[in-house]
Amino acid sequence: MNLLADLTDAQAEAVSHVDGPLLVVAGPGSGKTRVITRRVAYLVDVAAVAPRNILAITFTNKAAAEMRGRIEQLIDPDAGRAFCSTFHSFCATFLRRFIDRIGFGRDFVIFDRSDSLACIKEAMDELRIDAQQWRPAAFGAAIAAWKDRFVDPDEAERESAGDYFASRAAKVYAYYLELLRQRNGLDFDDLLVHMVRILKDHDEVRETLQYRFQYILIDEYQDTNHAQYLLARYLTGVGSDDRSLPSGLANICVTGDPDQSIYGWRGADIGNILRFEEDFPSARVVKLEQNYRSTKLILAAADGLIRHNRDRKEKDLFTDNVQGRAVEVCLFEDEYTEARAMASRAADLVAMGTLPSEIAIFYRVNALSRPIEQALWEQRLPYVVVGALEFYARREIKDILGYLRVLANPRDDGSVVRVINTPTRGIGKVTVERLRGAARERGVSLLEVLDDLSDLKIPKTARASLGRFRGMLEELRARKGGPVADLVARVIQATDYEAYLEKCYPEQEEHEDRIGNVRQLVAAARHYDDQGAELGGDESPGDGSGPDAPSVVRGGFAGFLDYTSLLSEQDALEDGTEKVSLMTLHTAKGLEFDHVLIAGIEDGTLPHSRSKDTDSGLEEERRLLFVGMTRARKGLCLTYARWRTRYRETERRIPSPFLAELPDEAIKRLGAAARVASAGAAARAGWGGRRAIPARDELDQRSEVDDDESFAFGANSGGAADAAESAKPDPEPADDDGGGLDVPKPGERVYHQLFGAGIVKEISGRGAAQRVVVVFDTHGVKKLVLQYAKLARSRR
DNA sequence: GGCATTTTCTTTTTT
DNA sequence: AGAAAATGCC
Repeated sequence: MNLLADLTDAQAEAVSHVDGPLLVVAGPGSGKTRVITRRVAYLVDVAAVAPRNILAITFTNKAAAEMRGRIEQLIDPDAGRAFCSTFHSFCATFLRRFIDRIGFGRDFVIFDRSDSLACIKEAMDELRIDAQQWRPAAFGAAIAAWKDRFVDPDEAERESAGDYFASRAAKVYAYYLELLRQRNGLDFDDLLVHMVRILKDHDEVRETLQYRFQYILIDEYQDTNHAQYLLARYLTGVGSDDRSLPSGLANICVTGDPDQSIYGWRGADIGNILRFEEDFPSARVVKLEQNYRSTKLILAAADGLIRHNRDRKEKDLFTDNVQGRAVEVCLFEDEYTEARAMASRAADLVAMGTLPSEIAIFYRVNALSRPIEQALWEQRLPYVVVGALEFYARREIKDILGYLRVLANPRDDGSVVRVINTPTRGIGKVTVERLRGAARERGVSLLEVLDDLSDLKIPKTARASLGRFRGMLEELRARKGGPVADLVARVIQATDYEAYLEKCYPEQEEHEDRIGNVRQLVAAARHYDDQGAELGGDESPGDGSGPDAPSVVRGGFAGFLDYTSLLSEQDALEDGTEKVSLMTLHTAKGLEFDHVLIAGIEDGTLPHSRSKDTDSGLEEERRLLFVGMTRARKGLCLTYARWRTRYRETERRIPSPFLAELPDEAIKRLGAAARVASAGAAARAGWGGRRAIPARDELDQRSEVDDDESFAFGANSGGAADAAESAKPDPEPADDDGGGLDVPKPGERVYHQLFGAGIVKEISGRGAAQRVVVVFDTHGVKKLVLQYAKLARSRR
């Protein structure tokens, strides 16, 4: 196939670029993913690059898997595979091979945020720092910032002289590093930082990887941090963080959009993309400004917003797509009316043929999801909250994984403490403290103390329990080589964990739920056994890594542990299930949906009060809204409320200043928002304007100007008339709308809640995607998804 | 050492 | 409001 045939000039230029640095500045919906995958195929097919010499870095594992799949469709699978992964998975994979160079064991475990927070707390206790006075998370943030800048504790200490908090943090930092090293643990930052260190100091490793990865692609480059930037430079063979070195030959292609940089708060440096041309002086730059995703009005609204950022490279976004409907801006009384309106809007869309999976609801902070979930539940709409309570962060899952971690890495004292009395087996705080004391005295790990308890003061019963615990680990260890699923199942069985859950959670629903989670973990492990390589970084053992390729690299349960630790929020989003998606604006990055609803566009929420006081913070918040808005293909609605309950108090909310920045011609204010804004200038002044004449289009839309909740959400396909009716369902459907009709035939006469009577014209698709085309008497022809259409068989 | 009760804190955003 | 942690009692 001709890889350039159906591309625009700009896209083709990016795809056919082979050697030397390339920057693709890609606006939202500009076909970036397509360009990247095509370019990989082009490198292989036209430039004869072996796939295994290509490294593609994406932001999430899901994106990596998707890219892998798409590349495979374009190139001959026998040619080998490109290495697609996230920065973190990439590092985990190669650290399993090379980390012994810096004194860690290759059986290291990855500490997730709660693990590393626990270590920080331990350090604080040890240093007698009051956890009431400073939150461990505050120290965590300071430590992460130091790590990203490669500042060691000594320097940190020097840097923070005079600053009481910072100097305490530097102390904690030193102790924390010590703990990690003792326990052979790496936190998320360490994965990057240690990999960079090795690349920098160990020529043979750097050369191995440079030789292996001759072409490097990095997506979402605007969100890379300093460590990731250095990693990229070392891999491309530039070989130093000295920006003055020649770098014209680096085969590095980065794609991104400065306007979508939203991770500054965790160290991402938008400067990486802005300075790319300086870093790689001979870089070619391609701009993709045509949008293929959104309607003209959605794009106009988003573009109008982002133009308010001052620190920005100008871009001219445009689209040949249809005009579409105006972006709706809706005000509600409180979060409950807001949530109910969103849910009923979603229900209307579904009733009119939109698949639930094509609807998404975004918000700035997770806490806003609750009332929305409630409302969706009341509407009987299936939904999924992406990333809220991460599966692998649940207590029961962490307990079981704790055993695995102890087996993988006997020095992981944190996990030992976690599991030593879980389920309870009579080993209490005092005994654990004794063990700890002994471990410190002897300078060994907790598990090693277990081997020799003779001179410890421990009550007989506890001593016996410790013996049994040790015996159990012994028995489990014997199964290390087998399938991960068997091992997980054995842990559950040996600990009688399900019975323990029943005891802990007397409420039937809850313990059944948690038992279900535990069983799901076994299923996940089984899945991993079957295709572990697909899930992880896909570096199978013995693929040229030399005769000493350790078997722990992949396929073992260490690989399973890495996989569970490095999942991203988006990875939980499975395709193919028909559910409305709820997620934070950050999680929404890189996704797209037909219809997007964004809640809580209020001052202090978006922009968030913690970010709005600096220019850069405020601009990042604006970009965040820009990212959210540009996820929408056909319909976009922004909502806000007058009152919102936080903690326990209901407080008055002020509209986000961003709302006033949206171009009038692209938006339509509905409900109370129209009244508030009707004087135009009043909108800009916030609440200043006296309530005035309802806007005309609002009256046109609805027969009765009522309160907020009934605001007229029309479907994308229909006209204004649809919307008017959606507020008031017909009180007399022919049949109960229990679950709708599941087997209509062409010619059959049916009744629809919103559209009234009609005749089925044709049926297409099968299963959940089955659609019917109905010719309605009064509403014309509509294509509906049968499962959700609430069609009833008409009486005649 | 285990369990129930009280107190405190939560709300940025996440690999 | 609801969870997690700290306290206190058996």
